[in-house]
Amino acid sequence: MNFNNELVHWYQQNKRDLPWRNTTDAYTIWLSEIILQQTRVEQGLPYFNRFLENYPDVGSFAAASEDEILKLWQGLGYYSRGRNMLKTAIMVKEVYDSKFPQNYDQLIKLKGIGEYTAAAIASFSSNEAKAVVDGNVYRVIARYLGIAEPINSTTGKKIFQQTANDLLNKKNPAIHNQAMMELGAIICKPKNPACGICPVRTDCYAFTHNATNSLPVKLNKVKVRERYLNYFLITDSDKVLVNKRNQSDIWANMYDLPLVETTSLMDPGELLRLPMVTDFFGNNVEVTEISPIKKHVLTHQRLYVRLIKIQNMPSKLQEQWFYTPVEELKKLAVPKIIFIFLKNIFNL
DNA sequence: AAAGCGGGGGC
DNA sequence: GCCCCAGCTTT
Repeated sequence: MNFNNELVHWYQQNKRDLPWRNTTDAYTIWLSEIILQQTRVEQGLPYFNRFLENYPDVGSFAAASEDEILKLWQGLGYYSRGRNMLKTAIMVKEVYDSKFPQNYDQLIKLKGIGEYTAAAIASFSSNEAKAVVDGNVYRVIARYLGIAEPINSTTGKKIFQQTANDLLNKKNPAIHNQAMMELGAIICKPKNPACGICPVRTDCYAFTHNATNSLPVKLNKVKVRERYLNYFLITDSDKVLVNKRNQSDIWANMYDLPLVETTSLMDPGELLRLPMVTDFFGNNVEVTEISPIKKHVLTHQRLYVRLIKIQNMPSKLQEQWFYTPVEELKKLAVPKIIFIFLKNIFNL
């Protein structure tokens, strides 16, 4: 038997039962694919169910506000996915009369849909012969064929995409694509791959050359930036002073609190004398409570976050600041680390 | 071509 | 602590 037959046979015997595999509806598949970008199935699954429940079709999605989408997305990360989905839903409603496109060339033009996602939606919804290349597929191909080209170089990406196209079973692209990814997820795992039960091990380069640990090759050294986020908790009777974040940083368009950022750890006394702080709150800041510093790790940043409760009211509000009742605070999309703080304070 | 963008889980 | 996860967009 050849690679394709072994692969698909294995898949049909061993696949997980995942909800987005029981449909050919392009909208539903789109929902699942965007949610699963850089996200584990177990983490994305509850979000998929919630989104499908709240927005059963692309028309209802297009009618939502960005605040609503971000709130539902809260905790999942990479929030531009949610913002781009709204743009795409509106586009589909207006340009395609709320019928979600099924072909690659139309899909690739939509916001938040790149090569992988376009190939996934096209093949799963209409069996179009486009090969998906995600993290799983990179791993399977690199190991099976012994390709040492870095998977994140420009030439590497081209080589792997071309190889995936060549390998694709044109008679049944949907199942083939699913099977490639499932093999990567269940058998050909990054660490401790289950080669002993792999259906294609006898022809696998990495298995026969004992090279699973060194494939695939990836050159990526992310440099991590350290940031110190000093948040100020300011209340006015039952209201809290909230900040809407801008476009150009993490957590774009989401909500947090008035913030003074420093590039190093400062003791509170020093912090409160910074011009930035005195400009906001005056020279005599009355502190009633300082939280311990919480460390929050992102892919490219290490955040050290604390909350300083003060009695002062700002002399003038920044444009992006506003007071909101605690009850309304619940409805705002808040980054995970901020949500933890707020939850403890207000029992959200 | 490189940088930026979350949060979680495995080891 | 490091790596990876059904990647894409912006610079």
